[in-house]
Amino acid sequence: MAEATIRDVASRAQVSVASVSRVLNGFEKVSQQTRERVAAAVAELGYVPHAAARSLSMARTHSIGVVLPDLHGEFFSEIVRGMDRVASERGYLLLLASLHVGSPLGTSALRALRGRVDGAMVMAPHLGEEELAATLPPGVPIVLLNTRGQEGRHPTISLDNAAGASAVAEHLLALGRKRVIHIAGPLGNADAQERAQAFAARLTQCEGVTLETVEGDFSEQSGEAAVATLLHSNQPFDAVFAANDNMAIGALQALRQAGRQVPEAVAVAGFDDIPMARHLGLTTVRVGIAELGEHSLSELLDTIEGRGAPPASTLHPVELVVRTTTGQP
Amino acid sequence: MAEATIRDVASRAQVSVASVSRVLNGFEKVSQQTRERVAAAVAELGYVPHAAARSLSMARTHSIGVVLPDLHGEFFSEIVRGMDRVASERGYLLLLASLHVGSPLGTSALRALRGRVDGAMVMAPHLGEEELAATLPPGVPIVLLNTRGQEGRHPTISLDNAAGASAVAEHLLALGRKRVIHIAGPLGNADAQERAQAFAARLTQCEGVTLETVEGDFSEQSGEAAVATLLHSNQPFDAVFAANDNMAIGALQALRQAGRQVPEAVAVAGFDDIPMARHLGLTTVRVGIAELGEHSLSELLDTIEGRGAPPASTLHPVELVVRTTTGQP
DNA sequence: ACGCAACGTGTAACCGGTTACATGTCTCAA
DNA sequence: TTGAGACATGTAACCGGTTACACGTTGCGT
Repeated sequence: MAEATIRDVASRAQVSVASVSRVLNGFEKVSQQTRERVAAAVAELGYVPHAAARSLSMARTHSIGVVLPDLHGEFFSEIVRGMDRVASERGYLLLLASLHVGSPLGTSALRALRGRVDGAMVMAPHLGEEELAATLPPGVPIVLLNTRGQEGRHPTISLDNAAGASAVAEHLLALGRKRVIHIAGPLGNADAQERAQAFAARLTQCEGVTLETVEGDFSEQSGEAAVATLLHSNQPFDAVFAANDNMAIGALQALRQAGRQVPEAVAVAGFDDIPMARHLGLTTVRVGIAELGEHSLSELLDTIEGRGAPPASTLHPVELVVRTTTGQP
Repeated sequence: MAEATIRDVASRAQVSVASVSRVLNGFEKVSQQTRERVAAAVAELGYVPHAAARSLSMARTHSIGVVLPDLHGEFFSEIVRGMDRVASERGYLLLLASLHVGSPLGTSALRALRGRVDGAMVMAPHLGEEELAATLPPGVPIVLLNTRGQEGRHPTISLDNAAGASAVAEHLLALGRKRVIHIAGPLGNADAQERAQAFAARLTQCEGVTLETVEGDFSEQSGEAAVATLLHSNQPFDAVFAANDNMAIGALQALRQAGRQVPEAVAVAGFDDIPMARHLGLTTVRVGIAELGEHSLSELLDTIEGRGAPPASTLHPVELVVRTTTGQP
């Protein structure tokens, strides 16, 4: 037995398909009798409207594409949680499309969004300007997250990486640290670059403070490896700032394994404030990831629903959170 | 300028829409010339096929609905990560629909899946049998996760909760613990029930061992509150088994705050093995959450694509992981 | 030279909804 | 009595793809 269609419902209720559609969509001008007959037929047949058909004729899907890079753990779940809150509140579903770094299939998935979503949130801090412009689907409203180079074309929401990184620098200087290590994110990543740059800018203003930057890939493992290498080379250092919490956590493990006291011998700070940071007492930069997701999706839905165009580009504020890895043990 | 349609491409390439469709879908019997003209027209117009239209005529969406309860943090991201791996590998997108506990809108979201997805993964351990049967959309292939009462109707994949809980019981007994607390999950939750039941079954076989069970709601906070209450009432205990890691982590915090030594004074164990458990040294039951997601989605895709029907019901194995909260400090 | 098959292509129906417009009925004022 | 207007309802076109079927060419064997 195939699924019931609106015509089945119409013939069963002895009315036209137009009337059925009107009843289902809460249209005003329908008689009480028609309304009841349709309701009865719908219940008897267990009828559910077919979303694809509706989308086609209404040019509306009530879905939003969420395009994210391979995200590590908690950042991912937090941002999706925030988006899900506003999506379900406003009657949308989220279509997840992860953009596997370096995979050509990933970018084609982006184009496949046409006719599937009413708009998309795209986070692609690792893509270059031209590369990105080429893969964005035409005709779909888009809000970009932490993605550089499209500010003129699409509304863009970014973290205030510079403010966060300089706050950390300030904090480490106030603690009197002199030999500082920065574990940066991947080279092509815009967030990573901004953090590294602002951090370096603040530190090099000070006499007698050295900074060395090494590259990681945002994974815990890469943070651990970076610190292990440094320890192995016998280079002295008394502070580590990792470009995200995952790498900071890796760094903590390497230090603990080597028996270095945190924060006495080495102060450690991260970026993001993922939930785990609180448990480990990690000093970090609080981003409010879920709020970032909420805020950006709200903005996208507003433009889709025509409630005024959003500003071209906004900065999401961040805040330094001092915990035990730089304070009291 | 509106979006180009297949008819625009056809007229530009001076062929019929059928030919365009054949070229785009890699159909064999097309002349070289036609192929080239279509390719040129597609490129010039920046044409991208409209997914809703294609879905409607093919009765195929290449999307999978993922229906999850309000999940706490890492469990959520892990299971989605696993599903995303197989989805993107096999050319599907994931449509996220979170089932907010107690929200009537949530269940309607489930019906809205018709025409939007080719199948759905549903995880609803908090729903009763009839309630569930009423909200499941008809005519959509479904695999259930950790959800009881539909085994005859839909393939169901569940965790081996009993094995995990009795392994923990065994372990605590081997350590010589005598006064045991179990922080259970919510009453209506099937996983929670199975864990509590198996745990109790093993412990009550032993003379001289007492067990008290208190109820939590799977949140970290509820675990913390439960232990705080127990400490406050001066009731003695030397072991806590929480029905998930989140609550176990809350319990650890309450114990630390009260100055109780873990594991000397109180041994603590959880369930799930979320990534944070490793960092905190938490003894727990490893579930392989991402693998669970991979495995269940593969099974769903197999049935959708007709590669043999899956068994009615399978158990996902689990494994005890002993760390410092029950072993050496 | 003829018939037939294989092949490439085009026409139009179809998927399941929405909705502009036409139609029929009823009420009420002139 | 008649005509206008309000209202409920039905008919059919449309959204943008896919595909069954019909059609015209070409090449082959006899």
